[in-house]
Amino acid sequence: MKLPESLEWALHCTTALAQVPGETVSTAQLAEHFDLPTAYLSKQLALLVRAGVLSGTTGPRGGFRLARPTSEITVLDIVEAIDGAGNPYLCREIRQQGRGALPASQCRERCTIATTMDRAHQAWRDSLRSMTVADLIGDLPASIPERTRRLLSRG
Amino acid sequence: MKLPESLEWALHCTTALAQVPGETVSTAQLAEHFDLPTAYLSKQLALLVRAGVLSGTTGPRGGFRLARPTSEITVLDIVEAIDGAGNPYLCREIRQQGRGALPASQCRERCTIATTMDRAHQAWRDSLRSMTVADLIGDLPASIPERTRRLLSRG
DNA sequence: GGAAGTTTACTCGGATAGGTCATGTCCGAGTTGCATTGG
DNA sequence: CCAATGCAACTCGGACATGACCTATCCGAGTAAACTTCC
Repeated sequence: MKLPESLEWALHCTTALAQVPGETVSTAQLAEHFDLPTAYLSKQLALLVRAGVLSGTTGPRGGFRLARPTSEITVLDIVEAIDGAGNPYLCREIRQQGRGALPASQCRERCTIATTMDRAHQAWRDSLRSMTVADLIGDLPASIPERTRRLLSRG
Repeated sequence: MKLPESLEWALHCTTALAQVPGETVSTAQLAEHFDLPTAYLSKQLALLVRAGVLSGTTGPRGGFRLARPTSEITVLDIVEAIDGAGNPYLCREIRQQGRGALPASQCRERCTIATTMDRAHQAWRDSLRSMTVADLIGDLPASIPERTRRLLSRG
């Protein structure tokens, strides 16, 4: 199991945008700010737009900004925008295959194993949902957002 | 993020072995029981042996059995035997890269984002650790283990 | 000076390629129980 | 009848092929602001 590296990009880009309220920041700016491949980062930002986390505007002075207030964007929103919302464990019902296959009458309820994996995934999601972007930047010393604002605003 | 399909094999094979206490079951038997590729399944069972979940014996009438009582094998043990114990989110410290790189003095503590992802992973692990193989087979109607015993014991 | 047309800067989407890892197969080495053989 | 030897079944480990997905790059289409031009 592995989360895409681009998830880290998405999380940091979103928190960076949260530190520049009102402003609109382009892909190239964000790519330079974190030293990331511009074209591929663009794809990930598009995923965030598609998920309703960011909103993108075209044209000159265009770019991205948060689509919602920071307190209404959870870390889970970002994670599932990039990686998808599916359960990493996929039950293929092998209990119904092979020599030991159970009859369908015994399989009306969900397999105990799948239920266990589902519960764990829900615990993971709940933990991520309890953290918002506002929480993420709330702990930072005031000097950081100030510096980010200076570096990302185009005057 | 995706867990290997072979994890389902490992979970079902372990619970199957738990239903046949004392007996030793070969890879070929398990593969036939669930209709799985024998050679590749062998690799996964080897991982479970390496993790101390199963113990394998060579020679005729050899095969696998549980290395510990069912109540002392957690689902987490099996999952991490197959998939590894690492956090799926890997922090690469991009906050220290690019134009917006933070000075090392600001990065002595772990990044808030990484901490959040760590906590979620721990919640996931805790959930899986709270479930043992004994719990998994405890809920089954008595007819199932009986059937499994009949199918997997070689008389 | 103002309106229309042109240029520029940027996002969006698709096409494509390489790398990594899970999946799957095959084969040889080593080990152990069983059968056979010889005393 | 017993011990020693050979055979068979099985696990273990490595080598190798395939496919899916993440990473990465490039290019064209579309859009909106800014700039230029012309009346």
